[in-house]
Amino acid sequence: MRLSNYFLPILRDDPKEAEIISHRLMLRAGLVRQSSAGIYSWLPFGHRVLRKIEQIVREEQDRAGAIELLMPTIQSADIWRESGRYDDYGKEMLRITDRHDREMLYGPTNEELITEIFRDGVKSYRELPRNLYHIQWKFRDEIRPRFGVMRGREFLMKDGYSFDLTPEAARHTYNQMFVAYLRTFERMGLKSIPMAAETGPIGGDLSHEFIILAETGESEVFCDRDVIEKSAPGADLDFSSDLAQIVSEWTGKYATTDDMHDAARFEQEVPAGRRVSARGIEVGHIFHFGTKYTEALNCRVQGPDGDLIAPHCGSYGIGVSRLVGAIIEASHDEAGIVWPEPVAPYTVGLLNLKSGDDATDAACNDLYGKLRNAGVDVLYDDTDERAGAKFSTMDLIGLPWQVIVGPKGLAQGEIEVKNRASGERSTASPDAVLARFAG
RNA sequence: CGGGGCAUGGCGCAGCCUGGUAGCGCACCUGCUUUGGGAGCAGGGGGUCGCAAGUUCGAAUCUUGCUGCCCCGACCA
Repeated sequence: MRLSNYFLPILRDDPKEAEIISHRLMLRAGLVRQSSAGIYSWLPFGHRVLRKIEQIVREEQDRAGAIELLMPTIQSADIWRESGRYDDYGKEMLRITDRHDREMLYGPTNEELITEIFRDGVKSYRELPRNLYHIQWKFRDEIRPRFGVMRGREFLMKDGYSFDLTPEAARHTYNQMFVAYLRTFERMGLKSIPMAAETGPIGGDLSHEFIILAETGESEVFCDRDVIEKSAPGADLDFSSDLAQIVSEWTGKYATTDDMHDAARFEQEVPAGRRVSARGIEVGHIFHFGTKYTEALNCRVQGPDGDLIAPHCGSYGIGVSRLVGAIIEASHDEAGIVWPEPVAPYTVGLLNLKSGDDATDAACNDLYGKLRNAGVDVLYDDTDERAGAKFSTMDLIGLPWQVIVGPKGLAQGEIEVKNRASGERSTASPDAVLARFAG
């Protein structure tokens, strides 16, 4: 994309309403614009990031055996009455009345709807287990939205729902999602830590929040450094195999949010040198809730001996739009955003330091065309801004690689490559640079 | 919902106390000079001062009501 043809409204100054760093940078770098409290428009740059995150989530869900569908944003109040949550949910639920005075709502979550769909479509135990997910906008009318996209009212979420015949089978599905989440966040360049979470009335240990560490995180977290240093299983993992071993390796170490924190146990279980007390952002949450909704909504499958059985369920969320903010919180510096390459809106920023100069124009056009042909996502700053302004803009928007073409270097047959994260620079011929990215 | 604050051009702000025809920086447009870390000079465009009512000869400024947004708290993917 040529910057001269693009829509990337950069702000030089911090908008005063934005308090935390990710919110400021998202506004300044032209990712989003606030539409009203907690509701944002995603500008082209932000939209690209959102799509990249979504795609990674999708690939890892599919790999783990989950199946994608798409449910609507607007739901009928009826099924929420059936489950009993219509009155329980309170003011967080945005209620809407249609022209026929039917009560509708903008879905804050989808347990009821998926259970209804599953109930109507599956009658036999032979069709279990199934794990269905979608990536859809949700609305929760938070009392006080804040932190930009991190606690918006409208947000994009991956929510998955699993149906198993037995609690043991449900546990396996839970483990599949547990491992899928580890892989998902790791692929985004994030260090995620599964932490024991409140399980509610169900009890047991089948609820985990996935937290990423960031100074501006909303909650205080405590963990064993060993957990931070672990890495997720590789892509070759067989998700149908028993994953209990992997899960227990992760859950065996101390890791909790402050509401579950037990200082005495922390000090007893974790050697002083490995105790980490930090702030974190919740980007995912998985839990098992058994037959709560299948029973309430009369969802039954027929078992091998003819009995009707309410499937055991779990649900698994990932805050897709929140992740955009969370990634920035975890990856930025004084100059701006530092995108991890897998989620960067473009991989390479090509800077023409002297637009209008025949030599740099020709070199940039040539390189731009070849990079594009090689399938590299490249944003070409072909505007007639001065060099300094281009550097600042490129640092602000945080593309992982900057390819810098100026008249001086070009006279020596060289252009420069800068790594945004490390600041490391090297020079090479245009062909060598092309080979590096296109190779 | 309790407490605090803000609302003046795209962004950041001054002006308000003490009413008199709206200003600054950045951004934007034109020209010239410049050109490897947010250039200089000159000229220019853009604002029903959040909305409504009131006071007044006259309201961005004073009064009342409303709305929106932000921050702290309780609550949350």
